This record gives sequence, structure tokens and C-alpha cells, in this order.
Amino acid sequence: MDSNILLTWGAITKKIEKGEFLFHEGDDARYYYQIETGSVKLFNVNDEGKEFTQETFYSGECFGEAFLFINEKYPVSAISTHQSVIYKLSKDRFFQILNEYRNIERDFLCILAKRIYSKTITASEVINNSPEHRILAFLDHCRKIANASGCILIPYTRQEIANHTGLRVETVIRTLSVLSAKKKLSIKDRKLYY
Amino acid sequence: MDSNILLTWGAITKKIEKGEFLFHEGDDARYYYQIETGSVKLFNVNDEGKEFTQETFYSGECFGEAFLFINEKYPVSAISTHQSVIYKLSKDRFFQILNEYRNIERDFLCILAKRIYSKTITASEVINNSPEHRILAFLDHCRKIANASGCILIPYTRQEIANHTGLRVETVIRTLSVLSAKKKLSIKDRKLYY
DNA sequence: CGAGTGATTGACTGCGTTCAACCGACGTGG
DNA sequence: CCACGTCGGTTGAACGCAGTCAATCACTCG
Repeated sequence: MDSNILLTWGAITKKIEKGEFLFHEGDDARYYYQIETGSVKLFNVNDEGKEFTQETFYSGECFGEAFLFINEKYPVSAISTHQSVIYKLSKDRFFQILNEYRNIERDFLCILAKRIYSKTITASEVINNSPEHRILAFLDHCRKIANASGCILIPYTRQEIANHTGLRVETVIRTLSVLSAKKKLSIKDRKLYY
Repeated sequence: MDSNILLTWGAITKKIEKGEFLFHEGDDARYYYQIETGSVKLFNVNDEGKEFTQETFYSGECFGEAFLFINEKYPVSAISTHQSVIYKLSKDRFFQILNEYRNIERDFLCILAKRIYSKTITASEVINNSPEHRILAFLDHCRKIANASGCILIPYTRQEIANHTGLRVETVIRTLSVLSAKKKLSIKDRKLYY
């Protein structure tokens, strides 16, 4: 939402270094967060220490807002993936804004609906399919976010692709070279183009 | 939402046999659906014909509503899993209701938020983990839905458990007997208790 | 230069899948 | 009543692919 409104209603801005946590899995959801600049990822770590990245957010986007509406602990942790500036507003104030501005309330319906759509797609692509399929689905997702139709440089490391697709780094690397051989994408100087 | 409101605003009720589709993946989202009695599942089928069940809904719940808020095709299909009676209301009317009743609009924020929570949990449990872990997570989910704390009869076939967890039937069967041996659950007369 | 991070490769292993066969319960129709 | 078909559940054997482990390379930065 508009940052002026956030500030008017008492939001503070926090400068965050890369790798700082905004909240941890299991915490109570007490604040609304929105990114001024930078990026944040929501993720889980399983028993064996393997990470799964649920989603990454960039400038202008909010994150974790859904968990303000229900009476549950955060099911994910949030960490900044770049140096960032984050707006932070108390849950109470956030609901006051929703009460005050009806159009903002409606905007949040759309935001939540998009999240559901995105998670639905992710689940269907990731759970049942081959590594090739998973990785291509993720790359499609990247291109959609970049709002590009042509060939783009994928701004993720192999490890990050692995974390998004539930695969291992080595599997990602081997699958990428297969896909490269099949001309589904290109690798130049270790950079990925899709 | 309250069925009287639905009917007042022009919803129709449809009697649906088990196995009938409400909508198909790729369709435009044009109606709001709510279950009077019965149950409906949302699912995908991948290239090899393997199904993944995204979620199952029961009496009183709505489904697919999130996709009314965004400009995308349905990413899942909906099929009734029992004989059911379904309320069906046009998208236009649905939005008129939201405009008219502010508390209903807020209710939908909570409904969508719950969906996100549930999908987030599912993703973290299913993607990274062992069959045992996946199945136990699904059984926990069942118990939560049943709103029970004690031992319950799991009302799903092995195949349905497989569809929810992204495993194969045989793997489910073998894992269940391991879990039974570990006293994590019990199997009596082929019925599952957890 | 040395440390650190990400990318890559090879060899091996194990687990979930695949395929095929069979069982047990139930319902239906002659 | 029995024969038969169907459906869910079960078991065994073999396979193959992603995971695992370990070593090495490439590049950047202090």
C-alpha cells in the first residue's frame, strides 16, 4: 500500500542488513511488513537442515500479511536477502487502516488471492514432477515476475534454485546442463539465460 | 457465508453426483461456489496422469473463491467426491455482496489467509521430507480438520493419502505398516486409526 | 596471495517407483 | 446361492534416478 499512509499511521522504517531475520517460524504475527527497497524471502528449514524457499519479495511488496488474519504462529521464517529498508507497522494499526480505507481492504483480498494462486501453481509443479519440469516451472515463474517475455538472465544461484524447487544443488547443476543441451536455456560464463 | 444471503442474491443450488466436475483447470473463474452438503476436492493431474489433491472441502465451505479476485485461469480442477448440493452464484453478484456487507468482505480475508497458511504448511511438509514425515503431516492435518485431539479413524483410502502426499500407493502402504510397527498409528481390519 | 563462495564432476548408494500378481470384501445378476 | 466383476489393499522383485559424499575448479575480494 502507499507508503505515505503507512507513515501517517505510525509505521517505522528499519534498515536491515543482508541475512537479518524479520521474524522466525513459531513467532506470533504482530506486525505488518512492507519492503521499501531490497528483498526478503520466506522459508522453512526441515529436520535435516535442508531449506525450502516459499517465496521471495521485492520493493513495494508486503510479506507475511496473511498471518495477521488468523490465530496461528508464523509457519515460516523471514530473512532479508539483500540490504533492505522495511516498513513495520503494528497489527492494530494495520487493521485500523483496513477499517478506514475500504479500497485498501479490497486490495488485500487481491494480494492474498495472488498468493494462493502462486502457491497452488508451485505445489502442482513441484510435487509430482521431474527435476526438468520443476526447474522449468521455476524459471517460468522468474520470467513472469520479471514481467519479461524474451530471454532473461536468471538472478539466482544454483543453490537458490535448489531451495525453490526442493532439489539438491548437484541435481540442479546436472539438470541445467541437460536443459542447455536440449536448447531449452543457455549457460554462458556460468550465467543462466532463459 | 450465510446461505440465506446467497439465495437472496440469486444463487442457485445444484445437486451433483459423485465424480462430477464443477470446473476444469484452464477455465475462466466465473462463479462463486459453496457447499451445502457433500464434499469437493481441488486437484491437478500431471503429464504422466498422476494426481495431486490440493485440498478437499466439506459442508459449509466455499472453494475456488480466490481465483475470482485475479485475472487468471483456474490452476486446478474441482470435482465432487461425494454426492453434493452446491450453491452457485455469478461473480458479479458475489462482488455485489462483498460491497454490500463489509463484515463478509472481512470474513473472506480470513478465509483466504487460512488457505495460505494451509498451503504454506503443506509445501513445507511435503516438499522436503521423507514419506513417513509427509504422511504423518497429512494425518495431523486430518485430525486438525476433524477438530479432534484423540485417536480418529482416517476417512481416506491409501490412494487418496498418496494423492495428498505426492507419493505412490505402494509407498503409502509400506510406510503405513512401518508407522504401525513404530506405534505411531494403528491399523485394524485395514482401517487406519491415528 | 590466501580465504571464501559458488559451480562442477565422478562414483556410489539407497530409496521410492514401477510392474506384476494376488488377496479380500462387497455387490449384482442369473 | 454361487459366479463374476470391481475396487481397495498388499506383497515381492527389479530398476533407475536423485541424493550423497568427496574432491576439484573458477572467480572475487580483502
